Amino acid sequence: MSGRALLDGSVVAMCNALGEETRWSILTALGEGDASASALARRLPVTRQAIAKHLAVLHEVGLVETVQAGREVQYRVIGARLSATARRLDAIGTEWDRRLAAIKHIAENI
Amino acid sequence: MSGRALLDGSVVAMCNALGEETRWSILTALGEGDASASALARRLPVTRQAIAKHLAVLHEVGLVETVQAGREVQYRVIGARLSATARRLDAIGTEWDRRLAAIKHIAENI
DNA sequence: CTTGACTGCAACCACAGGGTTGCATGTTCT
DNA sequence: AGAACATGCAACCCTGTGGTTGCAGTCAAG
Repeated sequence: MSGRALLDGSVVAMCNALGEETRWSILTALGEGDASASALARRLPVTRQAIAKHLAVLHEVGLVETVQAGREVQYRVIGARLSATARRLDAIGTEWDRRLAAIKHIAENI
Repeated sequence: MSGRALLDGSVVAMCNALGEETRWSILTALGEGDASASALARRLPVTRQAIAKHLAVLHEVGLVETVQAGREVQYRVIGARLSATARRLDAIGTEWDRRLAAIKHIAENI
């Protein structure tokens, strides 16, 4: 299902979302408290529509969630989501080094 | 200095490098052992030149290092580098959740 | 009811960048 | 020396996408 895909999102999609300056500006801004697209547009040097697009991307990978607050839509950052993928990356990196060390070890014992 | 910048590389540059499918193909291939650009081009469905560009990007953020092996240039993935940024991401995510929880706590006690 | 503010959709522009082909230049091996 | 393979550089194409402007719809407040 797509619901699972949303939460499980591939690491590359997540990294792609994180590989953009403006998106980090938005995320760090949200890190100080929930905010709507318009509110973010006021404190960042980009248009509201641009922000909306970025929020859509971030929402797609599950880095933010929406909270209806009256007539406006507030966005909340989900730190746990970032931490989760971070742990996956850490595991991957560790695995690489472990495997290459093993190869090196084998090569030395010939 | 730029030397420090290379090793310290911004998180966004790192994520940008990791936000690309082909680059992950290269990295996972390198995870199974060092390889040259030509060797990678043989087992991946892209040109050697494309691979070379990707390797340049990965090298710039410090995810791979070069090892001169005879006439060819072998590339080695640096898992520790990935793990390091992963831990930084983890810390950021944790900090977000911590701060937002604090805000929520304050709001409730009014 | 009207005004102001927030949202959403669509068209559009401009640049970055992933991918290719082509060529020139080494470097190992026979 | 010559063949075969590896690298490096440059020009080029084309899609993706960050950003903009413009407009229409909605909802709260005066």
